[in-house]
Amino acid sequence: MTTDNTNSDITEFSNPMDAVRPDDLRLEKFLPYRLSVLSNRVSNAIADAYSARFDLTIPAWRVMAILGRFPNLSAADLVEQTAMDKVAISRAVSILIKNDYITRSEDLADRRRQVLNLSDLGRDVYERIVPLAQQYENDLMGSLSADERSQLDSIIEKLMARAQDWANRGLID
Amino acid sequence: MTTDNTNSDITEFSNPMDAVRPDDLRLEKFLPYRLSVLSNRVSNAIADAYSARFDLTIPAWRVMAILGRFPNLSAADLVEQTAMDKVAISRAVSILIKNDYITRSEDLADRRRQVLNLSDLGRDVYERIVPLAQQYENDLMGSLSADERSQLDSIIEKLMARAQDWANRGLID
DNA sequence: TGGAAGTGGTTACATTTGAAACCAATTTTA
DNA sequence: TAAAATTGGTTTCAAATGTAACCACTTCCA
Repeated sequence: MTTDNTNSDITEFSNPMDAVRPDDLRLEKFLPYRLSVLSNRVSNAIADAYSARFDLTIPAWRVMAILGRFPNLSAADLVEQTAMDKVAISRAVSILIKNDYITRSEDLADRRRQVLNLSDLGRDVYERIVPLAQQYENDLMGSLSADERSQLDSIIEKLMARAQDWANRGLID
Repeated sequence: MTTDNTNSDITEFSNPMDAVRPDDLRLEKFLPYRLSVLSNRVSNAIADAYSARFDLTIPAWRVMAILGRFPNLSAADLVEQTAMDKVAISRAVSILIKNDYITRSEDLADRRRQVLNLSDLGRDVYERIVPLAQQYENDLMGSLSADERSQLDSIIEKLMARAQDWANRGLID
């Protein structure tokens, strides 16, 4: 930092020069904000690790991750599982097909649907990325105790359920 | 849902038709992924509530929120506090100045720096958005017990510290 | 049956975003 | 003290994203 009235760390924000206003939003304790910063830091770090090596975008990797675990899904199924946009899925799928990472086959029972799967090459890549991703997650989880890890799990479930409610009903107000 | 091998809810993923592979990445339990979905859901819901009324983007509102609490920051300070991109800050700042929501003044000690503050109008808007944002946060936090809230607080601190380490040192591997 | 309505998926267009190049001011260092 | 390196901030351009319109197929229902 370069001047008196700034701080190198958010935890030092109570420097007297800062003239914190008591009724203000304490952004550094504001959950939506903290979630966003944390999530971006984590996702970007991981994406850096695989995007260069395998030429995958985040949405594309997500599609692979789901298909690796649950074969024979359609694009619509992916939309539902990932909460990603329909168009984002469509684009990710077409990139992945171009790269020969996934295959697409017609569903004869419903000729609008297209059934997606990892190709052999795709599964190969998938199996190389998975440990990488897990390494990051382990490192992250390693900063928590076993208790904290299980607390976090159930807390996320609750928050997710509440946020999901917002999306369903017409928001709060 | 439309077919046998899909599920309407991520918690139902263990349908026998799904042929889950034991060593695969369990994306629905993968922390980076869950954080991303949760964070996007929350931020978008809140943004919907203020963007229409005040014509603010998420980055712009963030800048206002920080400046409302900590006056006299430069763009670089904002980058550091928010973990947002430099360019995103620059654009948010120029929009906010155009809207007369913030002011920009030269730092005479270092003429590269520009000191930013909420304008009177900006503070006005800020003070109207803050309760709105808090309403959402309260609703979200309302889904947790007091214990869980304090657990979450310290868990986030730990995760953030670890993710911050990644950014500092050259990642994990 | 045969249209209206619904669903799966893609395309088109406008907006947002990010990386890299850039300018200007400052600090370093030889 | 002058060139080199660094820092604050903006612009440029390409890529990513979201909304809406759209086509093809299927389902519903008279």
